[in-house]
Amino acid sequence: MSSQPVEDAAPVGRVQRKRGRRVQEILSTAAELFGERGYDAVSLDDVAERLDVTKGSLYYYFPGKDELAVAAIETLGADWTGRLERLAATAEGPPHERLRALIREHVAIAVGEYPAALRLFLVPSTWPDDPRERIKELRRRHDQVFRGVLEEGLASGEFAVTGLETTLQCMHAAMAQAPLWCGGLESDARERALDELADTLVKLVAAAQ
Amino acid sequence: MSSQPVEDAAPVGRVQRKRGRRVQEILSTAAELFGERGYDAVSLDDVAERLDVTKGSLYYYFPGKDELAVAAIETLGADWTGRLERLAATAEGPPHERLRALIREHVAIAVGEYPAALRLFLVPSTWPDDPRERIKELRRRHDQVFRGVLEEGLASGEFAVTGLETTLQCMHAAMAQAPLWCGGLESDARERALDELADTLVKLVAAAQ
Amino acid sequence: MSSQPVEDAAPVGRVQRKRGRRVQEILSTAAELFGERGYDAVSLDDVAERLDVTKGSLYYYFPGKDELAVAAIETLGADWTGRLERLAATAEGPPHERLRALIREHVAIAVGEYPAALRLFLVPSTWPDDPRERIKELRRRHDQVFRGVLEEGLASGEFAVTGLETTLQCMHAAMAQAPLWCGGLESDARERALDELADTLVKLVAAAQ
Amino acid sequence: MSSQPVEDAAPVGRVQRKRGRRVQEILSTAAELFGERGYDAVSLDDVAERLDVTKGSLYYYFPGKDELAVAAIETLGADWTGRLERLAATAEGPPHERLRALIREHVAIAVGEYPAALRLFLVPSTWPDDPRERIKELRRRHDQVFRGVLEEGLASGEFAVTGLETTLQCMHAAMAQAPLWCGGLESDARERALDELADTLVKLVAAAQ
DNA sequence: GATGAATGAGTTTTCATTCAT
DNA sequence: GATGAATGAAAACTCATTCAT
Repeated sequence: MSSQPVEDAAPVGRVQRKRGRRVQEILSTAAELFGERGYDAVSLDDVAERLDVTKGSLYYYFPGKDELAVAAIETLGADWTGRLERLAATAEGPPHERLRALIREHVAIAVGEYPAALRLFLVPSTWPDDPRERIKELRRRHDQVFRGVLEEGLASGEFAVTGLETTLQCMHAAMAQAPLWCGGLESDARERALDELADTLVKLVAAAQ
Repeated sequence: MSSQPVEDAAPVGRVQRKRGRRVQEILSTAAELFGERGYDAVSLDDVAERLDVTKGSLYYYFPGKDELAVAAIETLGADWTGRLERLAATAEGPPHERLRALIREHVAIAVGEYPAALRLFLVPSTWPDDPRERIKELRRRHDQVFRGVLEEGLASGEFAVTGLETTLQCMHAAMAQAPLWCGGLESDARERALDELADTLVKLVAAAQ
Repeated sequence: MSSQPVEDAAPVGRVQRKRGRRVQEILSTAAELFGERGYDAVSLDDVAERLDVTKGSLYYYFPGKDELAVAAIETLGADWTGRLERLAATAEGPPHERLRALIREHVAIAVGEYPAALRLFLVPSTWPDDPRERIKELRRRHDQVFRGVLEEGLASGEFAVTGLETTLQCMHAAMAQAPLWCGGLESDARERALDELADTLVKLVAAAQ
Repeated sequence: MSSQPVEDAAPVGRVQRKRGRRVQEILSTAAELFGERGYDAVSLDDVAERLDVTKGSLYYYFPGKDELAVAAIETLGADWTGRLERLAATAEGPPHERLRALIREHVAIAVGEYPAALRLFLVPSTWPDDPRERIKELRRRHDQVFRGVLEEGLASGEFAVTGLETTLQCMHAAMAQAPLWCGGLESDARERALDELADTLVKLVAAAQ
């Protein structure tokens, strides 16, 4: 469509990088908004305004609202899951300690960095089909991290659960709500609330003594 | 609106009753839809179509979308909370049994009668101010029922929690998600899933033995 | 985001000017229609159709019907009053001549350029609050011009009135009706009608000889 | 449809009279509202509510909004013109006295009894064709009364005008606006304002002395 | 790359009108 | 006679999408 003569040599030129940066800005802003308000309640005007560009520009980078939403979810998810996976891989100590650490990290990311984006882990129905699938996928990947630790703990006999799936569901559900009641707290109170949440959820896997 | 046997004093004639019935039809349909999809994703055309009337008719009964939503939430909530309250009042046995019964009933109502309306107990933000307040209020009343049983169990030493509020939040969060993973199951599998859920959540209050 | 109908001074680029021109087109069309038929009887579709655009475009420039109406009134008023004020400032001769000139100009503008918009000087009630206030304001400014000449004439003894306010009211009322009976006339007949109107109204201030 | 045995004898029976009374109530209420707000801004619900009946009932008496409006105007007009005609016929004194009396009576009826209905004498365009014609007709009849006195005065040389039509138009226009600036006044102040108005308008026909 | 402008389909809301009872 | 109920057309407003520049 456009014509940049010698362009094949450098596959990632200055221009590409700049484009990449722009895309990232857009995605993180979009993730914020979709996380806060859900799909329907966010208009492209909202996104554009927060970025201080025009709606039209968004269409230069994304073919439509759905695709923007999908990409936003994906980016957010990649970062997020990556950090959890790294934590799961490096954390020391008994499964019970590691589970606690995962829970705290998960919610800390949510509350601190993607305010309200945890919502994405619930409420799938109002989203269009495509984004919805991505959300499920994202959730599966998160699940996987937690499932790993749980299975370890179960294998070693440190954990006991009524049902693995059910336990995972309950954990995720509770974590997804956390920003709603921790979001407004001052940093100290918030830390305490998160500790309490982690302690409470760990009870779900407590082996009867 | 309700039905008190000897009632001739109040001019609740045939007409009034008929209107009442119609309003109820509308409300339960609206509650269904709003519960399923949330506020934004439901248009008055959707509601009207499911009732097989025209949009205009809805305006004969309600002044607007918000008011319809509020009324729907209120009706649904009144029925729901009522049943839980009655159960809490009449249930026998140790707190731990009664809590289990409450959880099962709560989720059973949701899954069976108000498919997906449990969503209302989460996700407040996308709703307009007025309905949002009603939703919060509804949640508070539900909370009250569970809180009562929890406090009893704590007083008697049968329960132990890290934090009462946090525990309640986790319970509600988990219950609110239940329809998403139990909704599709066959009746047998579903029963088992609900049992498992109840057992899992009861662990949240288990006193270390 | 969009819709600053009344432009500020400084950064007026090509784009701004183009926008300004468009806004002016819209405003004058709207002023025409609102003047002709009043607020209720004009739909945005009417305005859009006369401009040969879609309703949606209007919302690109103005946030709503009220705001469009207000802006239209304001623009129309600014032009109109400006011309009267200039005439009042430059007109020569005895007050009686100048009053006559003002009346003729006032009605000529109305009949010729804003067909029927004189209506705006009457009929306050059917308009929403905000536009109504603007209309009153507009009227006050017109009043001021006429009042000035009247006071001069009274001071010099050339005029005599029963009551200043009443006289002004009568004048305005009569002028506002003029398009209704002069509007349809051929240019010659119309000129004569306007002359007659001016002569008739000047009698209101005639000093008894 | 119903069966009242001996009923054919009296063509205007009890029933007819009752109907007549009901129709009168409706008409005067409608006249009030249409006078106050104009055609568009009055809904049949408004009329029905002020009468404390249902919209449906209005359709029992009138085939539609237009017809109701026409009838309302007609009734109001009949009463009004009748009183003016009687006054014109019986008033004593020089034309100038009689004109003054007519003006005062006309405006007094408007301000006192049909608040704001004087509006009907202006602003015809927003009304549907049929009612508009009736309004014009009503106006013509009023005109006739004033025209009569004016012609008398002209014939006797007591009056002098620039143009008869123009003078009549100006008078009506001014009178039609009167409620707007006299309506809010206390009874004393209002009397004085009406006197002033009459005096001012009489100047329109003053013969140069 | 980016923007302003325009569009058209869809949503909420209003209201004159009809009709069975 | 009168009412409650329902309808459908039209109006205000929103917003994802397109496009020329």
